[in-house]
Amino acid sequence: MSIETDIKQKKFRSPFQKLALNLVYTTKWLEYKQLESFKEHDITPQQYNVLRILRGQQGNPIKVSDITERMLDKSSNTSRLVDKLLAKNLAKRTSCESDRRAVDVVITEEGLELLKVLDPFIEDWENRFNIISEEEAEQISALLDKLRENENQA
Amino acid sequence: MSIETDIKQKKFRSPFQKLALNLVYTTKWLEYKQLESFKEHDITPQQYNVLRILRGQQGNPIKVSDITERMLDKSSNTSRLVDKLLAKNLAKRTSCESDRRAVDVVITEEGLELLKVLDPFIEDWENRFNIISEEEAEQISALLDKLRENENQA
DNA sequence: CATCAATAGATGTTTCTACATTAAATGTAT
DNA sequence: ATACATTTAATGTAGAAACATCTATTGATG
Repeated sequence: MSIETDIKQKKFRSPFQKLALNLVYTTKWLEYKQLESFKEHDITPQQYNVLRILRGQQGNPIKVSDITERMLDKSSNTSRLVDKLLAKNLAKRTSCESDRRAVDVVITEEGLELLKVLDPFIEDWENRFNIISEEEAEQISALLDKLRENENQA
Repeated sequence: MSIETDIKQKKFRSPFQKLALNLVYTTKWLEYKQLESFKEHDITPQQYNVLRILRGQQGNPIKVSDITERMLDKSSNTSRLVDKLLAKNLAKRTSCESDRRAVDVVITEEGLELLKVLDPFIEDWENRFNIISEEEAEQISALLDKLRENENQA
């Protein structure tokens, strides 16, 4: 369905306004889809994001502040997210020797297993994107990058 | 900056995964920008969304359920959002005569004035989108619509 | 019209988010 | 070395979101 139908708005001030609304709307849609897979496994999208980052470390520990840097939502409270993973035995936390302010986080075997269970679900809805071509996907990505370019202007 | 740099991830499973992450990341970025304008006026993006819908009615009342239908985030609790607008005198609520379950909502003069104050801020960051062409904006919108097409498949 | 399901909206509760503050460790400059 | 700023992470708190439940009204069916 077109964004016009979805939010029942016939006219937009500009193609840019329409795009802005469409971005927010499509992302909410996407997050909602993801949520459906996540909630049966008692994990939030944010926690999943952290788990993925931890797995990406391939066994190496990573500091909380470095996790934040890699997150999609950098304003989130990584400290408490890690707490949640800890409580579920999906991650381990050890104090960092070289900098005693910092804390090293590693994914546990159980965390890796959970990701393995979730992977097919995630791939599944990513594959729905096949409705557009790989080139089109790359092209949108490039344009989105461009949109964020003048972040520190204005 | 490219999404690769922003989330410090060099490789993606596919252009589709990259697009999915980029969509979420860009929308968070967008919402954060909006939030900055909104918070000085003690209003949330959701409340703003409702106010815009109310203004779009051109003085005609609209039911709470119809507001929800037009919202970007349809899972939000419209009832309480309207409460908040009411408390700030930005909207009025009257019971609907034809259906006593329903409630009619209208924007107040004060609500219209707040929107008038916010409009330039919103237009401002929408205009930053000028960094891409109108055709490109339309094209992304069309592709996003397409992505959501097979919503009820799988 | 009596019953039962469906709809509209309000509300209760738990969890999460946003924001500010705190505490400890480290870096920097005199 | 001392003083002060910065960084890192944890925590306190108010408000918002997510989800289920409740009440009142309407619709639909026997």
